Amino acid sequence: MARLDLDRKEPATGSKPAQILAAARAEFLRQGFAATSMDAIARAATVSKATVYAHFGNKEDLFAAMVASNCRRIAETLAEETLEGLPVREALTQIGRQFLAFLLSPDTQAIYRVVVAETPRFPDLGRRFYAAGPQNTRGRIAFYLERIASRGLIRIDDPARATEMFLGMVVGHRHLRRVLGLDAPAGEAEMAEAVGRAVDAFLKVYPPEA
Amino acid sequence: MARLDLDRKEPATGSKPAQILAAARAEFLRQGFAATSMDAIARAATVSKATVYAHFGNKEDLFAAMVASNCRRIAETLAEETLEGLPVREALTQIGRQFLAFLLSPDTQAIYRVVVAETPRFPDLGRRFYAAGPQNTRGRIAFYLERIASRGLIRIDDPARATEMFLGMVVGHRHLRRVLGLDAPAGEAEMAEAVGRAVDAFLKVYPPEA
DNA sequence: GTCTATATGAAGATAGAC
DNA sequence: GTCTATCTTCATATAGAC
Repeated sequence: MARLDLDRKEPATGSKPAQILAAARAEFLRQGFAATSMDAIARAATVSKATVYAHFGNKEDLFAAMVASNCRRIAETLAEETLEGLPVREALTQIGRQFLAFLLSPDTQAIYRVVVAETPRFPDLGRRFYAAGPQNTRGRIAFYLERIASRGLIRIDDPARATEMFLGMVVGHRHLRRVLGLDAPAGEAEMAEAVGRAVDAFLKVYPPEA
Repeated sequence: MARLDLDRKEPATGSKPAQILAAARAEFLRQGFAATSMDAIARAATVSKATVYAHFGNKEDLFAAMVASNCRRIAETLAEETLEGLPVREALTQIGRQFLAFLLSPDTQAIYRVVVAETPRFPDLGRRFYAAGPQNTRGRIAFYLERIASRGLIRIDDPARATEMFLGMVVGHRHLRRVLGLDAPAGEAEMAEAVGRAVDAFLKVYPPEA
């Protein structure tokens, strides 16, 4: 039960289902699954509890629908970027900044928190989230690295592993600190500096061709 | 409320409090905070619910006591290693393997999961956990890097940042995949290979002195 | 489809005997 | 300190009218 239906259409904006989904999103991300009551969701959606049940069956299905809706958002957010024209160093810097900003944003953090907490109970959840979010992103970055490698701009034997290493260097322990509530939301300047260091290091490990 | 009392003594093994703590640990780590009932804990500890309340007051305090007990364990686990005699490459490899094995172990994963989920409700939890676990480990590694740098074996300007970068390269996305339930428990051979790559990369970024 | 009102059950916490 | 039995609250889910 409660598989994630990623293909289901997004309800029309303004409709009752959309209201309910938005309210569910807000409540689940703020409180987690167990601590969120259907009463609270109905109240936040300015709808009766019976209406919530009419549309989404039960609490688990509503939760799954909310996460699926979120995964669709994530997939849409990652639009194709125009990295082709940029020098390699600039392109990597841009990738690193976008990735880090996305990863550390309050929304991403909240979703991550809930998915991590509920994965044991919703076995599908982790897999689907990974596929729609991180795997998608990593695939795009690996594809970019593959292109510049094949154009002879840089020496990269295994683009997937290179991507992993690059992102590992960019993120460091920032994600952990953020998720444990140790760091303030953003830190624009500090983020730029961290990305700069990671790019420098990456270009030492995978040197550009002369 | 429910601050973490790390200084409280560990109850004598075999005593009722110890039984309760062990049962609470098992249940909370398996189910999370909200989904675990005091009934279940009492049953698992083969004790009445009233006894649980007599010793730990309420559910939140019991949870805090369980996490505190776990943090003490973690701190004890990280014994001083004898890295001094080893060549730098060997020492880094050993550090990387120990760290990765620890990070990906089922116990660590379970604790991480619960702490991440409950940090918004227990503001102290994330900070204390970070201090007792990750920060402790990172501090030790940074200290090692500082020592070999001061002995002229390697060029490292900022040991803390170097540690962060090293661990970032070692971990990559393994932790994320594991926490989302995508990878099997261990993978001894694959882990060794990942560490090997990270050490190679690290020694390109921070070259050993000739 | 949407509401109000309610059944049902679970879980946190306690009273009172031993 | 430890137990059995119970109180109380609250959340999931549904019945039935409109």
